[in-house]
Amino acid sequence: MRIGEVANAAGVSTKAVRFYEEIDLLPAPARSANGYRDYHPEILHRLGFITRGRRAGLSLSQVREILALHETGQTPCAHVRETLHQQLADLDEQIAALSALRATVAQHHHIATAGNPNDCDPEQICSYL
Amino acid sequence: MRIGEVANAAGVSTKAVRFYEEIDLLPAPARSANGYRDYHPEILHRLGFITRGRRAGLSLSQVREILALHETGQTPCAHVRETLHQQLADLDEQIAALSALRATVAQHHHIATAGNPNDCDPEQICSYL
DNA sequence: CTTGACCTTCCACCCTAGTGGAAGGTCCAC
DNA sequence: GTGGACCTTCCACTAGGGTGGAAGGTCAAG
Repeated sequence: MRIGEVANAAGVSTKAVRFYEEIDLLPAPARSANGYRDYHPEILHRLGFITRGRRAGLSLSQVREILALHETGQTPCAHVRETLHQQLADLDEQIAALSALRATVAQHHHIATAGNPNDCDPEQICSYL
Repeated sequence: MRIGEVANAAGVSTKAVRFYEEIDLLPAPARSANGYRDYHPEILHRLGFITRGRRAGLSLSQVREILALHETGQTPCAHVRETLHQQLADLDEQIAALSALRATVAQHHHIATAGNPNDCDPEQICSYL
């Protein structure tokens, strides 16, 4: 299979496929006589795993770790569980940080909505902030 | 005032002050005979506004918009209200997206925790994703 | 024979908010 | 005259996940 077919079947761009190869998420494929990448259809399993992992919120380096484990012949299940667990914790942290920021912004917004523009001290540029 | 004094008084690095100048958040200051930046103390109001805006969760480009309005002699209050409002909406969107992602990850994690590794289909790399 | 759809490589760029460091100039005190 | 604390400019780099484009090769159809 040529790169275009593979990319199309996997629902990604050819650029992305080459990029994945470059960062060692995909093995370098065989080459046809003309120099074109010549993929074994099995690559679709791997590419499919990458896109599923991405959709599941994993970063490419997390995906790479799991694939690396898989390459050693190990069943990566335990590592996947751990990765997902870590991912949940990270997400909770991010959500908490954004929620805190939202509270700060909401407070400023509340003051700005309630305030009288004439209270503005030009020296401060804006008394709301 | 030299850049070090200004940076110190504002609680930012000298690097940050030069960076703000470079991206037009701060006007280019006068120069002393030796080529050193020579700031009027008034710059501290502007720098203070920038840091307050940052702490309030605004991006530097949002701060720049407000400063630009201020430069035209307008009271930027209305724009600030609008910016904060937009910022709230953006934050809500980000939080919603992260929460949705968290739900997806939680579901995968749940399945991975409940499942039996022996169910793994090696062709799929990992049945949990 | 040419057009167009593929493919190749490589380099640059997006974004944010700066930071790190090199190479060199300036000033003050000891 | 020298050490150290400043200052100057410029260039590169950070992370993530790619995308855009240039310059060129290959292949089949019309």
